[in-house]
Amino acid sequence: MPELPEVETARAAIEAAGLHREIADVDDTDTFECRPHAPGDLKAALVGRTLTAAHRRGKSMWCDTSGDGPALGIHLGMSGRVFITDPGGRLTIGGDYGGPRPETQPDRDVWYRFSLYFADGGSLRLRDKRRLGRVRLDPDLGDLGPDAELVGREEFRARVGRGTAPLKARIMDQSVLAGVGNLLADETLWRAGLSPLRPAGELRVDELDHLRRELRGAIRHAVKHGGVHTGEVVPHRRAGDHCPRCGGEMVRATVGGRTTWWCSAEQTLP
DNA sequence: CCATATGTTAAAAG
DNA sequence: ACTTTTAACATATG
Repeated sequence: MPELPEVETARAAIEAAGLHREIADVDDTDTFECRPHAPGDLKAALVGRTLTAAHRRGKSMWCDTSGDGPALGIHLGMSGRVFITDPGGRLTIGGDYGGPRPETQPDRDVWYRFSLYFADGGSLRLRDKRRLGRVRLDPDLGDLGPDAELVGREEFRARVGRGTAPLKARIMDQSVLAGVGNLLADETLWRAGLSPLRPAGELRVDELDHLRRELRGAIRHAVKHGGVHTGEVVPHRRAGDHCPRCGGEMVRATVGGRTTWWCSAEQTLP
């Protein structure tokens, strides 16, 4: 689920409820989630410290730690969610902050791939069903482009408006822009009325500026309403469905390696 | 059993 | 050398 809006919600949750609590124990035994660290590496680095700030760029989060400790990097992957409990063990924030449908299956302990246990009795845990998320010390964010919500007009033009790759692949390339995932890309291109298949380098400047505006609008809407699945066109990404604006047929193809849906009437090639 | 899934990335291809 | 595409990753669900 997590794209930029969901990650921002998780970051805000950590900022609101996870900072300045002494870390008493750490479960870092999931060697895939914590790769390339060995079990115990994160524990040794974090016990006795507190998280002091929560940051985000695109879909990547990291927390500063006290006493000049290493940063704690968290990536939610395809299915990660952050859960934070109070000293009484009650869920205070996080968890069910997004998703296309409510959970029907009972919670399973094995889905919790990484945990901080605070000295006050509460915890901060990462639940990740698909296990494609990751936790690491001092994450390298050097290959990430600017955050998709913060990128300026000139930089957006220069970064997005080049290359022969299809436009959708371009805006989902995390080294070009950080934060756009599959659903946010479809939503943004639909709002902008642009075909996902357009070669990125062939966009006009006015089209790029409009795209950036719609991207920011889509992000703001998703953050405010609880996730990318609250987008206008996202619920219509289904066979036989129609564009909620014009009634045109929604069409599907694989673009940039991902299932892509767009309006056959409005998002056409020039 | 089959298809699909909100992400990343190494490897292959161009 | 740089850009683009594909496959694999680990797991759940309809």
